[in-house]
Amino acid sequence: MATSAVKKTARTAEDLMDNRSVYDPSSPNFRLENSPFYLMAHADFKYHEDMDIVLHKHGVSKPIYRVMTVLRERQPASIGAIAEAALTKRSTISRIIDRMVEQGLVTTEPNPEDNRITEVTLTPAGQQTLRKLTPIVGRQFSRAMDGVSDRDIAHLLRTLQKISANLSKLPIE
Amino acid sequence: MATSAVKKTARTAEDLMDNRSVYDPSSPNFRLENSPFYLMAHADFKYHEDMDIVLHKHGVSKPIYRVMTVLRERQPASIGAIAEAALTKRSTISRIIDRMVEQGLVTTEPNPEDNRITEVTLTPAGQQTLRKLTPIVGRQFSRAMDGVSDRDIAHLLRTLQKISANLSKLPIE
DNA sequence: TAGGTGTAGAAACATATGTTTTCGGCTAAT
DNA sequence: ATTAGCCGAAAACATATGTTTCTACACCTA
Repeated sequence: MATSAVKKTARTAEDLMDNRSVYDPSSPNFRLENSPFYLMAHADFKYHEDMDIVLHKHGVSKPIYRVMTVLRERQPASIGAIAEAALTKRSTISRIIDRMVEQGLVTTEPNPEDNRITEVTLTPAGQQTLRKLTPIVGRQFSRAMDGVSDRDIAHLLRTLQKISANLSKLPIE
Repeated sequence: MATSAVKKTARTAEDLMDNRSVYDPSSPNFRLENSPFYLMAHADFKYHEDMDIVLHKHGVSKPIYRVMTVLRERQPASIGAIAEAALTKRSTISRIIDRMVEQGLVTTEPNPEDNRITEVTLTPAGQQTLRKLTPIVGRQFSRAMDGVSDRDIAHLLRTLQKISANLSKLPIE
């Protein structure tokens, strides 16, 4: 037969405790289903996949929602600052903001101290939309975290923050 | 004042143990830097950001690398199977495979049992390229996981697998 | 065996993102 | 004061992805 038979294609995390090679991508034993970064991408993908459908019914795309999430925290914010926080290129954010202005979700005005900078602010309508979306997102979050204890979530956050910090240092090669 | 003053904008994971609201997106206390899904996206983004630069020097784009990673596990694989595993649409994978054929990384042939299916296989050159890339990716992985114990990684995997499983059930609304 | 239904993949089409260039405004050095 | 250089944003351009449509094939049922 062409495909060599493998007894167990997916092992449980338990099996790995003493077998780092299974999740290290440079090992021949590596399994995609046990790769942290693959699982992150997978979780993130699934998380947004069905949420986007719901958001679209409210005229809000995934990138627009991301921008709103950023703006909820610090407002006003420049295009560049939003781009950095939203992990997207400035030009892309610039256009997204254009659409949001058209939809009446945000307003823009030049920074009085530096005319190059465009400050973006949520309109009352934008805040209203965000409030309407919040419970929907909350339900999706709960769905994702079903059966995951607060201790586990805290642990997850700690590890993810550590990884992010590591990767923010100077890159390889 | 418009924005109510918050003493600490970024709390450590430790603080959250008894304060779920800070990472629940439906809470007003929510902070992006404490959101699991934001952190996943952030880690994934940074992980690939500098790796892509290195890969490009070897003529391999991020999606191409992803496909190769999938093929390393099960070979041959159909376009659809690759698409699903790589979290990408079939049409996109179809075109990526075209490029890979041009580069001599893979070959395609119709499945003898079902003529609709296109089976994709890594060429020796493709496997060679993959081997060359492996240590680079391994270094990046090590960099990301620096200071993270095997126990922590195992815990991370367990949690991520749980979340992925939750999100693979029927969606909300 | 013929016809309906569903699936895999490719082609055509539309959209979104990234890259490069341009423009205006800030800043510092001469 | 003038100019060179830098930076933020937007416009122009190129690329990549997603969506829809089409074709061929498999399978099921009458």
